[in-house]
Amino acid sequence: MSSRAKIKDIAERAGVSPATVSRALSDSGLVAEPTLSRIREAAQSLDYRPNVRARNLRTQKSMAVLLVVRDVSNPFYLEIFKGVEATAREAGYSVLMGNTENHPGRELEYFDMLRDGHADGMILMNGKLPLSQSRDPKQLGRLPIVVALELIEDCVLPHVQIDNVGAACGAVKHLLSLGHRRIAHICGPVPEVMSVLRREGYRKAMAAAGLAIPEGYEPIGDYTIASGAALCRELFSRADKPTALFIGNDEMAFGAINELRRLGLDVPGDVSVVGFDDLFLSECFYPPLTTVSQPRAQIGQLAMNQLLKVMNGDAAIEPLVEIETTLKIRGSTGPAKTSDN
Amino acid sequence: MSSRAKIKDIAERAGVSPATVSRALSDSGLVAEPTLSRIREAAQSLDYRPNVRARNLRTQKSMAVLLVVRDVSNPFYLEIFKGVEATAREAGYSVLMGNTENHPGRELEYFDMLRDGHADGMILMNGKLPLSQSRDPKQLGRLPIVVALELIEDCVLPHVQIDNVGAACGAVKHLLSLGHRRIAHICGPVPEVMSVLRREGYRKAMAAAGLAIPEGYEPIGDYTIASGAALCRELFSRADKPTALFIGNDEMAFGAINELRRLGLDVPGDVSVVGFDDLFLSECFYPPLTTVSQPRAQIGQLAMNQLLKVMNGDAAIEPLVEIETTLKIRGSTGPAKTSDN
DNA sequence: CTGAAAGCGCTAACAT
DNA sequence: ATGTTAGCGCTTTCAG
Repeated sequence: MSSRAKIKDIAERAGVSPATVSRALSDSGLVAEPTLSRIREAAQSLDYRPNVRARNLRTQKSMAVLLVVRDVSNPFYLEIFKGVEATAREAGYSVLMGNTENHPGRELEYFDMLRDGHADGMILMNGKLPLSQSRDPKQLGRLPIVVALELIEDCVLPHVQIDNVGAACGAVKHLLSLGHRRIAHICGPVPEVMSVLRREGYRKAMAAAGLAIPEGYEPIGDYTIASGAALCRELFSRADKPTALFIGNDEMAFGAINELRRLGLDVPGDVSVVGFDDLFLSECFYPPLTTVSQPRAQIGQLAMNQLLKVMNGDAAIEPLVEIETTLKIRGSTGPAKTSDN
Repeated sequence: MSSRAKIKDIAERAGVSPATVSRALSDSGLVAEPTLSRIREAAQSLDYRPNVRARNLRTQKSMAVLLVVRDVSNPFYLEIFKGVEATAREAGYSVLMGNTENHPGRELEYFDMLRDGHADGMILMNGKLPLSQSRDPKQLGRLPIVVALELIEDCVLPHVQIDNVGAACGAVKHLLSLGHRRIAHICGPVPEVMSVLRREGYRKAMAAAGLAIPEGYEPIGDYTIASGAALCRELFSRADKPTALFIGNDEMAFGAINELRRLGLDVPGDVSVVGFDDLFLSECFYPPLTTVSQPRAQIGQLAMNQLLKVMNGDAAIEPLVEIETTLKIRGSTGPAKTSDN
């Protein structure tokens, strides 16, 4: 096993200068035919592969992007990973996983990785800027960063988002249209923007229907199965039990439905439940969960596309790409019992 | 905004040579005190950060590892990502996502990335070597690669695995101990090693109990929910319906259970079901799925640890790290009806 | 169309 | 303990 061939070796073998080899191999179209194929052959026979590290230094690029999420093990990100990865690959970029676990230190660390040249751009899905950057979010200006999934307020960076308010509102309207009036909302952690927006949608739909929201009808959970179950139990220990639940994400909805089963309540016979996100398993859950579906692969793809534009210094970048959601109506929602109306 | 400070700038400001700065900043312990803090101050005030690309070229390292899986969007990998990422970070490495989608071209591509210096090491979770490498799998010798999760046969690379045969055997024994005799197995794609091993465990347990496996009792699926449902329906259209199912993974088990529900059969009243993998949602599925649980985060962690050893040129590397699984007995299995015995 | 030469920013011998 | 020097392997002016 000879040690790796460098550009110089292949230059010698082809009887040209290193510069020409570089040009030939980069398909610059600046090398004439007899030379060109001679170089290609030489490269082939030496099993040449360019040294990425040298190239990176010279070109001041890394051909990598950083994908920063709160928690890599959240199933929600799966298809997003795929969308990002596919689009990145196609453009010659590789994807670095960034996992913040909500630690401010980590968040900063990934910003530093960007500065340090580990990556050429970054997709932020954790909904936060590091504190040191947050002081003046407007100053972030032309950093090669795209914010996706989770909105960062007062931030000039390009965003790729769904309309959380609208989607939530639509979900609740579905319940209303089934005749439900006592609709409670299990909310995600506040003041995280996403949770607040979804709650806003809920409130909007209730207001539009002329319904007041009883005290305690908007308990706050943490997006986990356990918290969905616990908050559901509380809601159903009230005198004015809800007949329907709009829940901030699917995990909490799973917890809630299981809890209802434990309480001897039938879904959707006694209680209707709508979730948000349409996880991988929501469809095969029992009963199949009615939920807001986000085209996650597409979110990843669009975010990466935006980032490519930013990295290319494209002039015209939409500050906000908004992605359509759809309400998947499945088995966990049904008409309100007439006695409840 | 000045352009980035380099080591030279800080050398000038501190009145020393670049080499000294490099030494000081790398905590080599070779720089004396007055100088040291002078340099640190200078670095601080210039907001200096080392240029990773230059360092990488010089040191011939990338401080990145490649994590190669068949399909990033498979929920099974989630916690593995987390385990790998955490261990890598701790050691100063970042993690590149590799997604093969079972394309031979892609598999090769990631090998090339390794050669090209994109990464210093690779964790292979796709159960395959690229064809060009496979010709002589023994020759892979000391490439910085660890195989995890999926076994590659006749391959000298270090492996991190669970005992698929033993775990499957244990799962089936659980069913046997509940009094089941007509136990069918929905198998994953053959001849993929993992599927074959799990089937082997099934056969072993059946043989140990002195039970013959009827023709058609081992249908072959593809690890998807849909195939689990379809194969389940076929099994229950037979005259000698099974009373229990051991299924190659949780997804197919979900499909099967839903299908049983459609057929009006109760789980576990009429049919017991055991899955394999213990996905995120298996516990909150209805009924909660009895399944073989793999400590996935630990698999990721151990695989990354092995890789660190390999990359450090450690002499003593166990060729096989085997990880314990546990059978989580939950609500989808119960005693066989006496009439069925 | 091709060659010569410089240099990306850092680290590691080697010398003092 | 610090400085000097060289060079990692590539790309890209600038000349010709």
